Amino acid sequence: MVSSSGAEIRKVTIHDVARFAGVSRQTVSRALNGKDEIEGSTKQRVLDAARELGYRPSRFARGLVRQDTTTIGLVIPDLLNPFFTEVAASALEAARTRGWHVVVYDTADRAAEELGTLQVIGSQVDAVVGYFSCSEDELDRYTRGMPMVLIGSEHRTARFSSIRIDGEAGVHAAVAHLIAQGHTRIGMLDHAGRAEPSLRRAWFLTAAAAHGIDAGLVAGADQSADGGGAGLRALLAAHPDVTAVFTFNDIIAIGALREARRMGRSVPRELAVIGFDGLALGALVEPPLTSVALDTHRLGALAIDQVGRLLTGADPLDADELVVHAELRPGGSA
Amino acid sequence: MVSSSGAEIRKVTIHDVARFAGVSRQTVSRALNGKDEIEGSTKQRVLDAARELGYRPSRFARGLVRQDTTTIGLVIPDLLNPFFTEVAASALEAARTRGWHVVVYDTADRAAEELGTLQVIGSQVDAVVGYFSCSEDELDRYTRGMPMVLIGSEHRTARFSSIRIDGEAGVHAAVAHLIAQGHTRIGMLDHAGRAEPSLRRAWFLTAAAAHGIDAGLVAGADQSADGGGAGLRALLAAHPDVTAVFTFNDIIAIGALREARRMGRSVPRELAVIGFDGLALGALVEPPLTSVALDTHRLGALAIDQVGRLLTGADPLDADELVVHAELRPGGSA
DNA sequence: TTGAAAGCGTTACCAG
DNA sequence: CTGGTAACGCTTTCAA
Repeated sequence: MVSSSGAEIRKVTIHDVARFAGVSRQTVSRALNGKDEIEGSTKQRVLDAARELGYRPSRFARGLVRQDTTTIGLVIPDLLNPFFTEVAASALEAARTRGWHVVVYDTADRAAEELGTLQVIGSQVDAVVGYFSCSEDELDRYTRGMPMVLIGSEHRTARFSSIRIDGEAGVHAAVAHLIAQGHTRIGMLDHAGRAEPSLRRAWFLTAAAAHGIDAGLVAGADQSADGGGAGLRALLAAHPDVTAVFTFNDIIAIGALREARRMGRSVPRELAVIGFDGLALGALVEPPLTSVALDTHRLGALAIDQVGRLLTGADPLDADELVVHAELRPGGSA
Repeated sequence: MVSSSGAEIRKVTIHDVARFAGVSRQTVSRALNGKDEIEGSTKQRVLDAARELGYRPSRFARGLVRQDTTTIGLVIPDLLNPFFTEVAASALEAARTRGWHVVVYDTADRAAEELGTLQVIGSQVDAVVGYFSCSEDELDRYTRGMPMVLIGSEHRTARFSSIRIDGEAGVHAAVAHLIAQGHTRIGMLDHAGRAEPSLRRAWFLTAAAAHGIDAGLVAGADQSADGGGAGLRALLAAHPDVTAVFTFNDIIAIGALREARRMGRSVPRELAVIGFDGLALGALVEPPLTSVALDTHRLGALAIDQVGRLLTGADPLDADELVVHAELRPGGSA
């Protein structure tokens, strides 16, 4: 006979259970929390009463008194982007081993959603890990004092901890690899839609220059497979002699791969493609994607580790430990 | 001069801010919550004090008094599985439009983690949406009285709301399609590792029987691309004359696709493959995957919708509204 | 405009 | 083994 019908207006409190069972509130608390300083029959009576009334302790009241639960906010631009999925998954895993809870916010890559999230997140979590595109000032304004770790933020910042992605050596290796294969006209598909060119592009340009090849063959691409396809088409239209492409990330690379197939250019023979990220996804396409690979697992774990240190007051990792290096991982596309 | 150095032992409370600013606690509250019954200069003084002290309101205390934030727990077996990623993303989106927060738990497909999650989730969220593999009794035991919506649970249950996946018509269409292409030896790669055969297998068997073809050609496969590859190999070893395969899901299908390529069997000419789920991922492989597609977006949104009804006491949707139908979506693999 | 007092629902600390 | 009392940190009346 569970009384769960109807629009349960008032919330059942511990007091109601106590009265119903004919005991005091703290006896109810003892019974529900499995303390042993309670008689068996009393305990049973309380438990029955609680079930009968559909009682569930208020997480707020409980959290208020025993301050022992930690909740992290994880902010990402797009859960459907496999890169962020991988990061999120590893962050969730790292949090789970610590017994922490993670509230996930997907900002849909929109500034408005990001700001909205920043506004409400402060009152929901103890610390924030995330990928933000807004200015540091805005970040600071909405989350003053909250422990915060930025993931893969391309602008280094002193005010917040951030996990830096160092792909310089990896991108150099990628370019060197292409050149060793005889390529001299190497293009890049950078991400479109952001104000400044990416660090990855800078690494690419440096590497190309170091090898004395023309580094101006850059086109923009949306961060999607379709974007990668369109980008490749644009790049080849502008520079028909390009024989190899380095892309901002694997999603774009996979789109380029698909587009190359549609254009009848065989990969890697007629067009070499190297991505960035090293997603698991890259192993599913044909040919398997060669990529400047990141340890996304470490990325998420590191972020959680650092936010934990910030939270507990332990020695935080310093900047040069908060780095994930990328390295060239051969697939079959280059 | 921000005092954020050191191991911040005691938490800064509203009281500290009040004392520091020389006002009372509720004045601090007013200043921080943007109430207008406060003088400008006082407000500024309080705000300064709060920043100086690094004050952040306790979410528990705040939640206790103004009971207005809703938090949903989302439990999934594996965020790296694109199917669950898609569902999670749509659930997050639906929650965001309602201003709800979502705590995500990835149980890593392990029973132990699932139980562990069930044990702690009750004190963290107002309602649960999720994909569970444990028995209903266990579910009930740990979450008694909590609004709960099960996603795609293959055993219908009266005790909990659950979103049903109806792929019967879609699978029939898939089989019919294969038969129309002239296939008569159609195999299936069912998921391995669960006790009972899947509903999808049952649909397949029924469809095969309806067309009068041998329906016994089933092999198991782990829910991964590698599993799909191994499964295909096993299936073809046992039944070399199989010319078409229907799989438990798209991940397995994509693995089978890759394996077929490795075996030198061209798809769809020498081997037709049809998956299940209709993941976005299917469009990235070659040939694009033909699949019995689910509207994963609707799946997540429906779950959130229903849990909202349960939460507010509104009329819950009944079983026949809580269904997502699958339909055959042609790609190029069959 | 500001402050005092009264909760919000729970658990911890002592009495009994 | 059980119950009273006092926090926990905040917001919301209600007076001043």
